[in-house]
Amino acid sequence: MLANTDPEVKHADALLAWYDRHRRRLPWRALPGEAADPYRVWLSEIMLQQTTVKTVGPYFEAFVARWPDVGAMAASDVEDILKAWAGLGYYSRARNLHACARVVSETLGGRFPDDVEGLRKLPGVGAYTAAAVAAIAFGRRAAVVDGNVERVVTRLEAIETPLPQAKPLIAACVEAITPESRPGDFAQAMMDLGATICTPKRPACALCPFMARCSARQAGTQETFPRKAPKARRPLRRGAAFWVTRPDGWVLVRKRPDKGLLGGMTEIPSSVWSEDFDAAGAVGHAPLKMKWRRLPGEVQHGFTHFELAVTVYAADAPLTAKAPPDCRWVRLADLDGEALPTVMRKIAALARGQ
DNA sequence: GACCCGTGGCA
DNA sequence: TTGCCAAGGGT
Repeated sequence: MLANTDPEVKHADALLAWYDRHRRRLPWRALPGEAADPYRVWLSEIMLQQTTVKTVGPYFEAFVARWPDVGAMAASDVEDILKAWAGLGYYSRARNLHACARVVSETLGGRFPDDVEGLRKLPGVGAYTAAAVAAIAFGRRAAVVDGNVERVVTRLEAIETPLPQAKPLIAACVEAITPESRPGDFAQAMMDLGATICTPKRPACALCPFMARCSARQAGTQETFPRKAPKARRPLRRGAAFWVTRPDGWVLVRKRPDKGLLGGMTEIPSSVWSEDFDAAGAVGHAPLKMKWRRLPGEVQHGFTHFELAVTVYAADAPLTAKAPPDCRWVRLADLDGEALPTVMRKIAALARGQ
């Protein structure tokens, strides 16, 4: 048998040998030699978008316990998906997850497409996820590029072009080193390497299978990659939330519009949030005309592109009070089970004196 | 390409 | 404390 001396193949061989010794054991990952379940691979990849392995763990376990296959998920209501997703963030992922399950179950016979082109058409599945599922679940040779891989490759090749302009070049580099054999393991190996060795700060280069051929390492500049354009500072927005309770202990909540920030989630009825919020006229944003009392303190919360400070107002409604449009009454004890995003849980905690 | 979209952990 | 970062996608 001829030895393959192609340098790209040597990258893959070195990495796969490292992976066979050091692979992480993760709840969604098949054991060596075991076939991956496309449903679990897809579900985990959606959850892992911009979200840490540690955070995803319990959510993944809860989801597969409740919805063991794509048919079960497709048969559920999107509201139940949102409730189970609450706290995980990026809520459009949850709505797309449900939409995708319906497409796969109802128009694709319950089977996920087995190639990148087909996967890419599904809601919530972009270039990364399509490639990851194709490679990991179906053994397709696909260039899987996430944030870990971007870091590994920009260091390996000392790519000076900043992100996101460097993305096409990085994809081409990954394409060149992805092997025909074990492409799914190769992709997971690249991500494990980025997560455990080729870390953003203080990478453990001495343990890296690429050390000898890493351009940035040879120059001693590995920590400076990837190059990135500086980020804009997040502005501070202000707003008000309105905590209305009845004598029997029920509280008023509202469903947010399906699109936009916290789309489709439940909220404690709130004002708009803006940089020039008029605190003096805050109660003008309330869902009901009430005698409001401003509660001491303030809820602080960080979103992707702004900081938020919310003032909370409370009022007592009569037992007979009607819920305004989009609003409904829920038992205080049932609030935890609602599709309440974290910022709304903070508001509820302040209102309840916790 | 630029902007929108959550949250928690870490230095 | 503040900023950075995490298995990105949609528009």
